[in-house]
Amino acid sequence: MVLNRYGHVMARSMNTRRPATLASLAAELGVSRTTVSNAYNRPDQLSPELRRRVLETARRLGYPGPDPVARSLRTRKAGAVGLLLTENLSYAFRDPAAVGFLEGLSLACEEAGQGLLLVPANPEREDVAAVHRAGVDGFVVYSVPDDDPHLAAVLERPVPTVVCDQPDVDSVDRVGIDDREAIAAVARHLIELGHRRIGVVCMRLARDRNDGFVSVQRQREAHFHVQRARLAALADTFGEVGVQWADVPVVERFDHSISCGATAAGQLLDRDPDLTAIICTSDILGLGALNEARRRGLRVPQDLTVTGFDGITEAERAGLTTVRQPVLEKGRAAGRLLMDNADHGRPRTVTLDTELVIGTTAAAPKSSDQWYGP
Amino acid sequence: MVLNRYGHVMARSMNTRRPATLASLAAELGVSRTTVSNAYNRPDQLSPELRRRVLETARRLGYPGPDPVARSLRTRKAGAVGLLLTENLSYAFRDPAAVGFLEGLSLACEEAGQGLLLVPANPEREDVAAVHRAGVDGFVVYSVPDDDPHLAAVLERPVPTVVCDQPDVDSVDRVGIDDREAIAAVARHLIELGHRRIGVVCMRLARDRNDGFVSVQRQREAHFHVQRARLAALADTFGEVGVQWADVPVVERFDHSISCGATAAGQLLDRDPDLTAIICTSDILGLGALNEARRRGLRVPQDLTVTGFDGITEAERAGLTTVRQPVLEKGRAAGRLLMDNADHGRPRTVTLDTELVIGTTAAAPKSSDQWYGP
DNA sequence: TGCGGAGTTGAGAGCGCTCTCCTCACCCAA
DNA sequence: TTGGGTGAGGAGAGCGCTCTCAACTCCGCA
Repeated sequence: MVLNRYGHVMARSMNTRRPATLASLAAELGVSRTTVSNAYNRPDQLSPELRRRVLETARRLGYPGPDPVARSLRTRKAGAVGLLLTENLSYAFRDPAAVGFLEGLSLACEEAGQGLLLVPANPEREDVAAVHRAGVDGFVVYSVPDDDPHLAAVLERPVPTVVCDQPDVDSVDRVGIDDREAIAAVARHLIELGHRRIGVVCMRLARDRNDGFVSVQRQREAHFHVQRARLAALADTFGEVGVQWADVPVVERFDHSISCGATAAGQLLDRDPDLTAIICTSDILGLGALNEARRRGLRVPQDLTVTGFDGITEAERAGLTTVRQPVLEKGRAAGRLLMDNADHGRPRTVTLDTELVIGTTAAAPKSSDQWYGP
Repeated sequence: MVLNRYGHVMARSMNTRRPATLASLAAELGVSRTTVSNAYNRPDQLSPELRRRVLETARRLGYPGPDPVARSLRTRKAGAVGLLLTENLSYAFRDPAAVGFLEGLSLACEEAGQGLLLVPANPEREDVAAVHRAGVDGFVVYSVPDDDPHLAAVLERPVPTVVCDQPDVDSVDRVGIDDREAIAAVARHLIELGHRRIGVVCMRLARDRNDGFVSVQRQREAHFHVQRARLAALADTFGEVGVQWADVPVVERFDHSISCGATAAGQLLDRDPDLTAIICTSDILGLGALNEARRRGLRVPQDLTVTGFDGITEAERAGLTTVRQPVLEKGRAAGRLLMDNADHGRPRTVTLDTELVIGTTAAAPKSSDQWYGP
């Protein structure tokens, strides 16, 4: 029976090009499957001569080596890390901050010899199947809304997970920065310069599209931790100097692009031409705001102060006043945390440092606008 | 026996947190595995009521749904595409052209609901294991040297493969551009402007590091098709107007960075200060050459003409005269070719268009340098 | 001649799943 | 009553591999 089966397989492998298997190879050689397996995985477990014969026969039969999927099933490890992004996969390659994160993560994967599987998770469709289908040993989740079904699907999988910029997920390792403190530094800087009439441009706050002004309630209920924290910190910091947050216009953009930053800034300036500063929660949006200012003939920083967040190269080049966060380091830390499978008792947290970068886009408001106070 | 086994599994799933399996779920419910499987994969195959019970019990037992690896083994599809790069994985995120390619490829993957697995293939180590370990339904190979062991390992795998910028691989689908014609356009442009004393900066030609001048033989034997083709086309095109290629200095750089472009240009200018033009085989190198020219106080294009290749955003911003190639389209085409598993008889080839971009970095050489001829 | 041990090889048991037949009711037309 | 159509669910057979543990071979040494 066994011989029949192998014979059958053999025949097919010869004729109909059905790929040879470890078993058919073993049959051909007259050795056990174990021996063939060892030839690939534990060369020290068999004589060099036999190993040579095995590998040579493999070449002859076109046996491509042990099937990775079958091996994964048996060994219970896939040799890859899954990455879940909130956006369309392709988007990640368009945002320099995300690219930096990817670079760091891939660095960590490389160190560990692990593959990096980009999981297609379309935020529009609630198609979680891709998460279920992913053959990975762990997940890194990069800045998704806390109510994202993909995130939920990941957490259901019985594999370790690291989330980024998501302190609100329970019992999972996390990597991030102190978003509150980071943007508070920007706020304090602007306050010192004398700004009180500010506007804010922020990224998507939830899964539904809302391109326009944002109520305080929506700010508080934002599903993206990062944005929520930054807005809250701005509210607190400006609140300390008597700025009523409810009066501060905040414009949201679903898409994250320079042109969105421009239109958002335009929306702010249309409503309130007397703004002295626009705070953006990302450099991409900040660059857009700069463009819009230029388009309107506003001089930056004399007529308008603009700030960003992230510290991407393009922002540096533009002289944008911003907060630099170590995006590459963030990716790397996430990867390492995931792959360092010390059986940690409690969830670990890595908080990375940020740095206020004083560029050339922030200055004291024109004296007519300036606020004189205690 | 069967019951015992299931019982055992169940017990562990309850106590030691061993994840439940489809079989243990079936045992718990008193139905067959098939039914549970159907509950997930073919809802129409069982009554809604039973399905509800199954899913509810699954939730109760913490069953995360069918194991993706086991499913892959059985269905013989992994739901992912592997990407092999010549460089360290992380490098791919630093080269805008590669990022564009990745964006396109991920776009195609997304369309098809496939994952994208970045395979860690360190070019230094000859560690092919990662290729063998990759659980994927196909491979995309992006610009690796034709003697790369990783490429060989991919070709041994019994899965479809698409190579990019690699016309020399047999019986495999390919995507690329007409490198000869593309760079010949640059050459003709420079020839028309009057350049005859030119130098070339090219990327890595083989797997061994050779940062410096390149012999004609090494050019001919280059293992990177793209570089080989471009150099050959330059030789031919300039040869047609009487330039002896053997006299044209060509400098190679192993690493692909702006600073490498700068030092390479420096090497050329040190050896031959009378060069009127430096042709670079990539924009990144071209940007470096621009920097070096600036550093030396050479005006571009009055004192020195510089050209690039790729058409990345940064080059456009710098006004670099270059060739635009549709990198995103290339990635997308590669993905589509791979995923469109029409059982094509012969290997298919997609050749994408390129376009000469006239920037501000190329002009006629100063009259003293100019070549007057027939 | 016998025996412990080192070095090799093999048998059997799954890893967790899906797929292809089957079976078994059940029901309605003839 | 009977034949067979229909829909729900099950049995059995692997997918291709690795791992544990036992067995076998050969050698030197007593």
